[in-house]
Amino acid sequence: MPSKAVHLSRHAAIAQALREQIRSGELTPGSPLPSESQLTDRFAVSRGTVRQALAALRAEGLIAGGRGRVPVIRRAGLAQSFDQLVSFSLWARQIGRNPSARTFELTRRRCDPEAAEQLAIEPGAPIFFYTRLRLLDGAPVLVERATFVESVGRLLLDCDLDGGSVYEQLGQRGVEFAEAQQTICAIAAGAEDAALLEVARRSPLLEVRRRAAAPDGTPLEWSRDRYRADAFEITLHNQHALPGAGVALRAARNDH
Amino acid sequence: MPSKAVHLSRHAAIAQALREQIRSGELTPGSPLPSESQLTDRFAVSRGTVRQALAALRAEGLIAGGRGRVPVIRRAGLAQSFDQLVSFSLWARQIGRNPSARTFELTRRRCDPEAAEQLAIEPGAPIFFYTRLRLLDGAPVLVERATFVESVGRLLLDCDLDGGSVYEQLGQRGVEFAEAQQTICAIAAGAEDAALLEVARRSPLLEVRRRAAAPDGTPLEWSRDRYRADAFEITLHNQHALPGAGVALRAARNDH
DNA sequence: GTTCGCAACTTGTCAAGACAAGTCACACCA
DNA sequence: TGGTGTGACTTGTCTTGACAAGTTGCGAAC
Repeated sequence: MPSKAVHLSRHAAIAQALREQIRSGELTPGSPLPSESQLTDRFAVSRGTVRQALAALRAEGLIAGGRGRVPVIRRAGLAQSFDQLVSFSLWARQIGRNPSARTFELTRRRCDPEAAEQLAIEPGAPIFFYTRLRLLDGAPVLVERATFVESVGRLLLDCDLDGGSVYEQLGQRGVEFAEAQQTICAIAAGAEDAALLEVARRSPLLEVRRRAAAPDGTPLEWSRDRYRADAFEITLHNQHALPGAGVALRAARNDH
Repeated sequence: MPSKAVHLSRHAAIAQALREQIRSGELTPGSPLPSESQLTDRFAVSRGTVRQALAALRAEGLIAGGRGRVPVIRRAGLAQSFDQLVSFSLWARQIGRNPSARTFELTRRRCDPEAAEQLAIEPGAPIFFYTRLRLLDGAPVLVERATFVESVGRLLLDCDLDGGSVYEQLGQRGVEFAEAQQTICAIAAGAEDAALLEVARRSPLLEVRRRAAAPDGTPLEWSRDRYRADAFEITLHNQHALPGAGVALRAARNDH
C-alpha cells in the first residue's frame, strides 16, 4: 500500500502545515493567524497561493474573520473527521475512551435483498457478515451488524476483529472508504439487543444504518448499528454560512 | 427590514447565477457545467474570477470533477439548508408535506437554570416559553418546548404561533438566526408526550435539543423537541473530501 | 485627557499571463 | 479494424500587479 506521503501542491502543503499547527495547539482557538504577507515570506510563495491555502481552512471552518484584520483560529468545534464518524474505535479514542470488541461471528453467506439493494449487488450474491458487540471502558454500548461486499469481506478473514478498528485494518489492505451515508433513528430494543446491551426490553436505542463507499461511489459496506440511547448523542452544528453540510432530516420510511 | 438584493461581488454573482441554474433544473445532476473559458466569455470576467465562483460551488458539494474535463453537476444530495434544518415548517414544505401547529401556551416567566445556562443569561431572568404540538398532514409528530430570550420572545406575542414558521415570522421582525447547535438522542416517551403524540408510553422518541444563535453568537433560543420515532430519521452524508461538516458523535452526559 | 485624521497595516477582488497535467477526439499506420 | 500518437481542448497551479475596503495605532490638535 503506498505511503500517504504523496506529493502536495504548494497551497495544499501550506494548508496542511497550518492545520497541523491548529491540531497540535501551536495555534490556539481565538488566537490570530499570521498575516498573508507573513505567510508569503515564511513559505516563499505568492500571496495568491497563500490565499488559496487559507480559503481551504476557511471552508473547513477552522479559521474565520478577516477583511482588514488577520483571521483567527475558530474555537474547536464538535465536528469530527470522516474517519472518526465512521469508525467506532477512532471515535472512542478521540474522546479519550477505551474501545473494545467481542465478535460473535464472521460468516460468508448469500446476501439478503435489503443489503443487496444497499450494496448495489444481486440478492443471493456472496457477502461477508459479522455481528460485534462494542464496549467503551468495558461497558457494552453498541451492537454492530455489518455486511461487506465479498471482495472486501474476504480481507476480514485476516483481520483481528476483536482488536483495533476494522476500517484501519482494511485501510492497511488497500481498501479506501471515501464516503458514507448514515441514517439515524430511534427504535425500541428487542430481546436480543436488550440482552447484549444490558438494558431493559423496549428501552430506546439509536439505530444508525450506514452505507460506506469507495471513492468512485461503489458501496462496500452496509451495516445496522444499535447504540444504547444513554451512551450516545449526536450534535449537529448548523450555520447559515456553511450550506451543504451533508445533513438531512427525513420523514421515516416506516419499514424498520 | 432591508431587502436581500445586496451588492454582490462578481465572483459571488457568478456563483449565485450558477446555483440558480442548478436549483431551477436548467443544469441537471450529471450534466456538465460550461467550461471556464465559456464562463469567462459569458460573464466577461477573467478566468480567476470564474474559478473563485466555481470553488464556492465545489466547496458546497454542488459540482465535482474536473482536471482535463469540465466539472459535472452533482446528484442532488440529501442536505437541507440551514433554514430547513431549523424550521419544522420549512422542512415539511420542502418534502411536500403540510405542517400545522397547535399551541398550548405562550408564557413569560423566569428562566430555569438549564435554559439559563444554554441561553447564557441569569437564572430567573425573564424569558418567553411555549409548548406546541406539530402535525404533518394532520397527524401529530412533534412536541416543541421552546424558550426564547426576552427581547425575541416578546415579538412572539404578535406572531401567529398556529400559523406559519416562527422563524419566518421572527425573520420578518428583524431577528436573524445564523447558527444552531442541535443535539439528538433517543428517549422513552413519558405519559404527557405519549398522549400528545398518540403513541404508547415508553415508546422511543427522538429528542432534539437546539440552541439557535444570532450572527454574533448570542443565543436566542433553547428548545427541546421530541419527535415520534416512526416519523423521522436523520441522514448524514460524510465524505473524506468534505471535512468540517459540523457533525459530532458524543458520549451522552447521562443527565436527560 | 479626548477626539479625530491619517498612515500603515490588513484582507477582498479582479486582471493577466504562463506552464503543468489530464482528457478526448481524430487521424494515421500496421 | 485496432492501436497509437498528437493536437486541441480542459482544469490545476503559481506568479505578478493593482486597487478597494476594513482596521488599528499613533500623533497632533483642542
